[in-house]
Amino acid sequence: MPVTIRDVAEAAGVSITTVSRALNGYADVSPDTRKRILEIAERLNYRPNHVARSLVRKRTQTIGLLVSDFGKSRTGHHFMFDVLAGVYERLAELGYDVSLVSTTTAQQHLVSYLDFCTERRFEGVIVMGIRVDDPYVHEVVESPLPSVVIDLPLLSDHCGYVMTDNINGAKFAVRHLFQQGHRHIGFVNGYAQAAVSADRLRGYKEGLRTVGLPFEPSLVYESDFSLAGGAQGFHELRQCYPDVTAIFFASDLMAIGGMREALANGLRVPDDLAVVGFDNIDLTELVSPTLTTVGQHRYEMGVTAAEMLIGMLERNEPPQGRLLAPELIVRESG
Amino acid sequence: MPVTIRDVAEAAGVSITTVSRALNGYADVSPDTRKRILEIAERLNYRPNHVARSLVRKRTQTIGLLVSDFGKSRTGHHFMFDVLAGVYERLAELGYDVSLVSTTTAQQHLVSYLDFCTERRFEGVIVMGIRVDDPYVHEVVESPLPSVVIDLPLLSDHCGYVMTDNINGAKFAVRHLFQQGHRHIGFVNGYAQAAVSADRLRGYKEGLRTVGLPFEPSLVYESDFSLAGGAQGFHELRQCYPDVTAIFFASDLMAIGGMREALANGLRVPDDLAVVGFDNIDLTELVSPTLTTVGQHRYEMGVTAAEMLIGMLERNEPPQGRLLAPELIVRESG
DNA sequence: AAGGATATCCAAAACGTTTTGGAAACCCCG
DNA sequence: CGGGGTTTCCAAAACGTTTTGGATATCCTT
Repeated sequence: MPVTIRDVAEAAGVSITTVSRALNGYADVSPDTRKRILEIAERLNYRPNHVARSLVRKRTQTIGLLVSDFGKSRTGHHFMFDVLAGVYERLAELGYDVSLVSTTTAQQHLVSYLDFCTERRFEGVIVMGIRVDDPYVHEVVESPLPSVVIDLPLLSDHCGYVMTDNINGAKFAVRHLFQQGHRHIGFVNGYAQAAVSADRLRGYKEGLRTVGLPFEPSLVYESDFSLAGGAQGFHELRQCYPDVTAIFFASDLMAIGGMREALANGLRVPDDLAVVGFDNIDLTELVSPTLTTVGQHRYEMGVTAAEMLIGMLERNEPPQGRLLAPELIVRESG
Repeated sequence: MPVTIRDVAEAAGVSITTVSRALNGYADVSPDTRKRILEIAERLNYRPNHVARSLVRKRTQTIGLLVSDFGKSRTGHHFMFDVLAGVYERLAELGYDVSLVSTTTAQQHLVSYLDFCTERRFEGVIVMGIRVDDPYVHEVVESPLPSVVIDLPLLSDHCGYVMTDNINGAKFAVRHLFQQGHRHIGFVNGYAQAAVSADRLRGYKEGLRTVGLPFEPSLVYESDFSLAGGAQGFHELRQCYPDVTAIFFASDLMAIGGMREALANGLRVPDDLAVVGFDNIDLTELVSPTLTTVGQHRYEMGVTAAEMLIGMLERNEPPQGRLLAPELIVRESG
């Protein structure tokens, strides 16, 4: 039904070769024939078939965007959406299409994610929302399909990653609290399975060392990134270590949970307890007091991942592990 | 480089026809040859080329997900992400791939969104985040490419839509506030360009009529969906109409803005001023007091849109305008 | 005028599948 | 044993492009 290159060729009285070359801007077609062909193509409303082109060129110019679990992932909406936007926009600029893939889908089709991508001839994959203990991790790392993982330090011959420099982020937070005069700084971490947790703990420790404070194990509580977990973290820390005057939470949600609990217990924030979070979610500006936090550049992460992947594909650049600088955003809470 | 059906055929000593038919479960291949072919395909790790298949079948099994403006859309993250998840998951279940398209991309490629989709031979499109005054609207409605629009009542031969029943949502809110004893109920609407605004205003009016309250124009303020806009709405309404004891906001963000302003001015919520929002964003449970709101079933919207589109494609069902029932979620604020 | 370069065009192969229209081979039945 | 049916297979066409390897015509140059 749709008009093909053959239709254009016949209407113009030339071969399809010539039409193809005219349309693609090759040199060996005379100015008038080119003009005539362009006009006719326009008049017939000809649109080249991307599928046929992909087949013969052996290039789909499509990359897969693998999201670990679309339906499930309630938390991290903001994070994912921004990264996704960054990935998409940059890839589009670079002339690539992006197709969505979810691990759940691949599973229900009884085909590995890699096979899924292979069948569609994706040229590369960007992976997000995956966790350290995810069985897909192996597949991603070992697969010959070029990939870039977001927020997980996976590096191999065909797999790079980009994530926020969580160590420095945590250090920023600690240093800031120290500069505000705090000498007993607690830390409520997320769950250990998250790749970022180890880094943030390490940054916390290094931050203390940098400013000359001792590391006190009882000042660290391992929680779960949730609102309730933050509240609980606050309580545990206050109980084990009543002198604490500042708490650094490994997520904004926990920080808000902790802060609310502190306020409910009659503490003033930041006067009695300073609070710093991590992520810079929208919510940080809407709570009261507004939340000081360590911001991640989410859109940038997506852009960076896209650029790294295309670099690997088009310029054969080696995959890297790229750390994006976090940003301390000082607001009212500490 | 990758192994083709020809490789499998040669290894099995049969024609490619037979391999194709064996792999696709046709009847006219003997049990042993089929078994042998499957084994060999497995051993060679053969993956059928989706592109070639699409070309010959003239079916890409791919639908485009058109998001009006990826980079820009800061507001509506939650909304978009949930809808997107619903669309994706359902389409995946139904055996379709989904490819992302942004209006900005199409523009920068100097090709209309329709041409973009045509070149890629998308079988249909789901459109979201588009506004009434968007120039793309015409293209979408008039295009022969089957489409389903989310949150905009666009109906034509090839274009259906699905949105929340905003009229009833607003009516629910008004009725609820009336039942709580309020007799002077204000309304802060979003900007007029949003398709939902007219409906919510209409629902507000109908709600008043239903419970027997008079419509008072000075009790309506047109704002912009933002936090600050909500605060301003609160002020305007209080000023023009001091008796107001309840305000219904056309978005949660505005409701929270208004509520904060009310609290800051010494009012108690809900005692002095009851507040109801719209959307049921995550934030509603985190503010204090928690926000009563009209919830939209975002994931469901995506699922419904996906199903309608596939119905149009596969069963030739006519496009419809489908309204999803909203849900009143009563919390502390009113 | 011959020879070479250049400009313009095209036929055919290729990409990796599916599908169409048989062709063999075998079986069963009268 | 002949004829119809069934089973199992395959060659070739088709899908809509790009690209390769010329072919023809035109234009210079000497």
